[in-house]
Amino acid sequence: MASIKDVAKKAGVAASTVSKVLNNYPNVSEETKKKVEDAIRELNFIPNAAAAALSSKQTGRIALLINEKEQSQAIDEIDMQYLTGSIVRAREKHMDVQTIFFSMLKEKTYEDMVNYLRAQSIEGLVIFGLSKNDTEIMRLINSKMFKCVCVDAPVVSETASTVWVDQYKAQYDIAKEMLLHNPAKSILYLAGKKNSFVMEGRLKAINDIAKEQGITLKVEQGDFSEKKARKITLKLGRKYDLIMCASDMMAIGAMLALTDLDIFRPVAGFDGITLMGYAGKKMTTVKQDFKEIARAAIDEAESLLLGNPGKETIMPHKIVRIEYLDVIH
Amino acid sequence: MASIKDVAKKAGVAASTVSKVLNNYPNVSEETKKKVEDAIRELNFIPNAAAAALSSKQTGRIALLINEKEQSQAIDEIDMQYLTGSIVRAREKHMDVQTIFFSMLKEKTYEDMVNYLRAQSIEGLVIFGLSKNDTEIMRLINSKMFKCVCVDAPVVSETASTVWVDQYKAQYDIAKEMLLHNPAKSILYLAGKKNSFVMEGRLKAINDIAKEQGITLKVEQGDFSEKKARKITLKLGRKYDLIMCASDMMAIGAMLALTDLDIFRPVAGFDGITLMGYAGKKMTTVKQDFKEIARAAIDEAESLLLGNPGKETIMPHKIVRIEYLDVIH
DNA sequence: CTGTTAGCGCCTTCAG
DNA sequence: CTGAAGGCGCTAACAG
Repeated sequence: MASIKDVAKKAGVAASTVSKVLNNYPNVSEETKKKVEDAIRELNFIPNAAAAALSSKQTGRIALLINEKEQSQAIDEIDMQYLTGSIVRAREKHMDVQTIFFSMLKEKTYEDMVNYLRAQSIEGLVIFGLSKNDTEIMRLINSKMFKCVCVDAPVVSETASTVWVDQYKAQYDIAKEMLLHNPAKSILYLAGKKNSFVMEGRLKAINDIAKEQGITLKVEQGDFSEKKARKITLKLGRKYDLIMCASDMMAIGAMLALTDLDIFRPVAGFDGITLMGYAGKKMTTVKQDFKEIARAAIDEAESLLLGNPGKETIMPHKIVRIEYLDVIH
Repeated sequence: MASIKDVAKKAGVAASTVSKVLNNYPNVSEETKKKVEDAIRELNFIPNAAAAALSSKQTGRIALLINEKEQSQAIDEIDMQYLTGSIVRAREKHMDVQTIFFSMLKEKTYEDMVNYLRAQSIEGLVIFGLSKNDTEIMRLINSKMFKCVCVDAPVVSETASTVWVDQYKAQYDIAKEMLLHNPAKSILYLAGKKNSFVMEGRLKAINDIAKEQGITLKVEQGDFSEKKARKITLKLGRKYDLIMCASDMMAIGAMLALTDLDIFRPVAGFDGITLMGYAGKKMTTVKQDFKEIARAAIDEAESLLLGNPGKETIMPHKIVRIEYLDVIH
């Protein structure tokens, strides 16, 4: 377990010089740099991150806050994409990442959270699936004690950034696509949770397009879950030409209800999870690239840690049509 | 950001004494202990983990090695359960956890892995979904440089433990249950990947029960994926009374094929993922509690770090029947 | 451009 | 049972 001193000795320089090449300081001659690098290689030296963090007071450590949706019977593809995307990206950037689930924070006050995060020497947060109800986390973000990147929540400040797709445009695009392929007089729209940040743009979009095209629109309050969607569709599905949902899980619930009712209606979801392919035929959805979103979030976190101000990043989306029971690629 | 010194000053003792109460050393009087604890509370003091690790040379840090199964179109419920289970449990035990995906290790040699892990001050590994093909990881385990807990792989040594369900018994149990409810003369068994550790016991079990009950058994080589299972079933499903699979994903593939063929056969899976409920009716599966398995793995990792020798832990399983399109609870 | 000097916050002997 | 002293491995001024 070689240390920086061993490297210094071997290279015939001072420990601080080794530190300088390790951290890409400008003032090191090519010659000594090479000597040091050779020594590092020969000794198979690996810097001790704990010591570096202790000394520099900078850990470069961020936490991933994942809101596992227990109540919506979710198939966990989205969270998993978020996780692999961010962890792999963080590794590429040599950032240290800590995964935290919302369930671990339940009942915790703002103060508890700060303590916990500080104990872990965490400097930044990437938050997935924040809703307006998460007041303690909102306090955390507003306190500016940590750099925060919020995915799917429009929180921008000096220390906070947002990464998400254009919710209005996505909902508008898919509605247009649906109406193009399925001329209709009425739409049943199953909305997600009331305090979800993503719903604002989506509701505006669906209202706008209904108005533009003179279509009857019925909006029902759902909660993103398959169960609730199934129930609502069972009750109202018969009366509308088209069913559009705020999540793929809801679309699946709607499909199951339509099967129960033994009728057919075109169904649209939102997300583009693989499971949609197993749920039924002739479905349409908005496909988001969650892995890419996560990578962008990590990039943004790094930027914030570097001292840049927060900003908004809009990620692209696609409209996908599934013709028959199969997998989305 | 109070330090141990501040606490010492406030409590009127030396820093080393504070350290002793922090780490539950025996030789501290109740009285001073109390004084110190009060000071800690008042100052809202949190020990700096990096400093402690640096000083004690013990990080208590373990890595979770997750084998995300990209090729089997997996719905990621299992991995997610593993992750939440282990991370929450590790938090309860104040252990530090690092998540690593197999994909990050691809192409990496044993030496690279050691370097990477050492750079992260990792002392122990919990490995999910190891197969016999992962030779470099096997070398890592055998090197005894890290304490290892393998989930679903029978690797037991001084520094390695195993946590899994009894594969033989589980497969035997579900086969028996299937035959009880569906008297049959022949079974089509869709096996998983050849080099999977879990298949050994399962294949033995299915062979044994077929022999015992005088049933024709046809074993086909699958790969745990829905796709392959669908293909095989399309070709052979018609000829057998029962279809049993080595994973739920395969069972879903088999169901889809049966739908294509427009025939009915009882289908059995293995795992107990939620998605099974969306795939069809009258399915049977082995339900494993992945979250509980992960918790047990963390407990075992802690035990290894404490210096205990490796051992095998067998987790319970259940047989579950799904009657109609719905969610498994 | 390089080396010296001081810590970062904590743990761990070792005296007392 | 308690405190003083030294050091873990690295970084960050500051001299030179």
